[in-house]
This record gives sequence, C-alpha cells and structure tokens, in this order.
Amino acid sequence: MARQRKHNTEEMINMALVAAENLIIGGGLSQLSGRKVSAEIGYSVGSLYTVFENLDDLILQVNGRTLDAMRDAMLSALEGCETPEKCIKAMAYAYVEYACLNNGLWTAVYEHNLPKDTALPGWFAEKVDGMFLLVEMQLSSLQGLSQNKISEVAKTLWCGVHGICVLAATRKYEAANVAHVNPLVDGLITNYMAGIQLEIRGEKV
Amino acid sequence: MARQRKHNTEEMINMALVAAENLIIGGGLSQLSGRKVSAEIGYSVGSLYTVFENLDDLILQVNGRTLDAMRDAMLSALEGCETPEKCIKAMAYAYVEYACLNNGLWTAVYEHNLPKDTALPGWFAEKVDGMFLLVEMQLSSLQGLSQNKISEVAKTLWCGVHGICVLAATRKYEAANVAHVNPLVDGLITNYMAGIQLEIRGEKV
DNA sequence: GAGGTTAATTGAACACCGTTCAATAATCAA
DNA sequence: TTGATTATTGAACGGTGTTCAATTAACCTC
Repeated sequence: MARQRKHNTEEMINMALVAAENLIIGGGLSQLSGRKVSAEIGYSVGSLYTVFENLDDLILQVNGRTLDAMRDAMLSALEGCETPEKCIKAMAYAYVEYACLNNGLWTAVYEHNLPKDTALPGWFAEKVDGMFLLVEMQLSSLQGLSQNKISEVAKTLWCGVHGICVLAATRKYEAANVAHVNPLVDGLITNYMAGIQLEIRGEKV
Repeated sequence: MARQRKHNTEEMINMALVAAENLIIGGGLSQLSGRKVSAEIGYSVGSLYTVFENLDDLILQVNGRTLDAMRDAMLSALEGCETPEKCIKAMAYAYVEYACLNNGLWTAVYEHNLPKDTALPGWFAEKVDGMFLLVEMQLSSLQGLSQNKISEVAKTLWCGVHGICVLAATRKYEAANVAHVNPLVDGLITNYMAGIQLEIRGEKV
C-alpha cells in the first residue's frame, strides 16, 4: 500500500487557505506566494500543486471564502429588519463594515484578475450572484416590480454600494471607515429606491 | 563633457508608457514587466530606473494617462447636452464606453494597488477627484443643493457608475458591452436623481 | 523479517521577475 | 591625447510560479 498522508486533501486545502488569508491580511495580495504558504503549513512548494491547480486557483478559493463570509455577515444583518428597504440597508451596512474591517481580504477579491484567456469558474460566479440574489429577495416583496426589473434594481443597488466601498478603499487616508461610507450608502439606497417607487406609481418628478 | 542621450527624459518616459500600454492592452497588467518594456524601447532594464522610481511608478503613470483619456472622453460627451441630468448621463455613457472598449487599460487602473506602506501620490488622487468634479459642475446648476450635498451626490453617482462597470468587467462572457451596461447606468442616474429632486422639494414617497 | 508495490512528498531545476550598481561607453574641454 | 563627466549597460541578487524525476514511507505478500 501507499505512503500515508500527513493530512487529507481537505485539511491541506484548509490549512493553505488559512495561511494565504493571513499573508493577505498582513500585507495584501502582493505578499502572497506559494513558497510562503507551503512553508507556513509545513509542506514543500510542490505539494501545493497536488491540491491546487495553480496559485490563481488558490487565490480564487480564498476569495470564495471571503464572499461566503460577507454573505454570512449580510444574512446576520437581516435579523429584525422591518421593510425591504431597511433590510437592504442593513445588508449594505454589513457589506461596508466587512470591507472596511477586512480590507485586505475584501480588496483581494476585486484586485485579483485571472489571465485574459481563463474563464471565471462557475462556482465563483455563483457566489457573486448569490449576493445579488439576497437583494433580489428583499425586492420581491415589493409590489409592482417585474422579475427583470427586480434583477436590474438589485444589480444597480449592489454595484453602487460596491463602487462606494472601492472609492473609500482607494482613499485609504481619509475615507476607509464605516462612518464616512455609510452616509453615502444610505443616500444611494434611499434616493434610488424613492425613484423606483415613483416609477412603480407611474409618477414623474 | 558628458555622453549624449539617445532620447531626452520626456521622450524616454513617453516611449516607455506607450510600450507599457501596449503590453497591458495585449494581456492585462500581469503581462507587464520592466524587461519587456525596456526591450521594446531599445534600452536596458537599468535605464528604466533612471526615469521611473520603480515599476509601480510606471504603472501609476500609465493609469494617470488612462484617467486623462477618460476625462477627455467625458468632456467631449458634454457637447450639446441640455440638462444637468442629461449631461451626467452623457458622461456616464462615455465612461462606460471607454471602460468597455479599453478594458485592459481601464482594469489596470483599479487592479493596481500600491504596497500597504506606500501612499497614493497627490497628482494621482487629483486626477481621480477631477472626474468627480466634472459631475459636481453639472450638479451645481441645480437649485437647492448645498456644496456638501453636491459633493456627496457626485461621489455616490460616480461610484455607482463605476461599480456597474466593475461588475460588467467581472462577467466578461455576458455583460461587458455597452448595450448591457447602459440601461443599468441610466436607471441608476434617473432614479437616484429623482429621489434627490424629491429631497430638495421636501416631499416623501 | 525481506522484498515488492504504491502513492505522498520532496526539492532541485527552469525561466522568469524587480531592483541595484560597478563597469563601460561616449562625448566634450583642455 | 588626456581627463572629466555622465548616459547606458548588464551581470548579480534574491525572489517568483511551475514542473517532475527522485525519494520516502507505508502496507501487502511471501
């Protein structure tokens, strides 16, 4: 029979992802390297390539976990919210808070781009879509919006929230904190949703 | 006297930036390297470091030129527009068009992050701010908005537009084209501005 | 226990990368 | 022709992602 594994595949992947996350938290995506990760988990470089296709694969899985964590934060934020708009705002605040508090991990999600010829794997796209679906769920309890419109509104709202966070992250010195970002997010959702309500009622400004 | 230069500093910088842009257009930021740039312009690697501080500096200057080009596109789009809202939409469409048509260069702007301990240079931050100022200028002809509010609205709107483009760029396969993105942008501006108009008038939905 | 089979793990090798800096090359003044 | 000056070079350093023959450790069989 064959040599015994020090850890099974799942354990190894998990250890590697944790090590990678710590490197990213410590110094951003640029501080991540396969050799550092492998050294951290007590394996040689080559072993990394037995559980990951390549380093892009590893990063993608780190980012997948980050998206999961954000999703969890958003779901927790839903508890006790009253109206669709308030629920969406609660999720947006949770998103902002996560992005500000876990800046390294959050930045890695959108900083990492696959080579031009490589397609984004389906499971990753689904995680991104999942966040939009959370918003859509809230919108679906509003009367007068077609499914297409709901999908459009969710995309627009969430892209807006994300864009605001991106700007805040760029301007590290002055604006990457919840207190500064939340008012913008609040204004976006309040006013955009007001416009949508008018549209539903067929009124014009 | 001293040895004669093959090109003066300005020429060298320009040649290097053009070469770098072509590399980014061809295969994204990951395909850029100092050695490739220097080979392309007929210099050795070392010479690059006589006109750029390091590779981050070079990339930052490429991104600066991209921001300039986007600004130019936005200014051109302003010709003939009638109302503030229409003018903002015209600029947004120009932004979307540039991002879709010059995806490599546009992606490089937000994909590139300086190391954690390095501050974004002032001249770069100013170029970013300049785009927000273009939006603010349009808003300033609206009655009833304080300067603070104008600044907030401009940030929110433009972050929203940017966020929508980011999502489109992520989903390369289905959505990175003007026809798909413009309706979202249009809806964002229309509805958010409707909400702002209501706020000005002190009405509620 | 010895030998064989199997598969996990290694680490050296390859071709690249950013960055530095002593050495070289090219120019003009004396 | 020599010296001074400065633009330019390219080898060197320590890092990177990735591959893969060689090694190692486990078990089964004899």
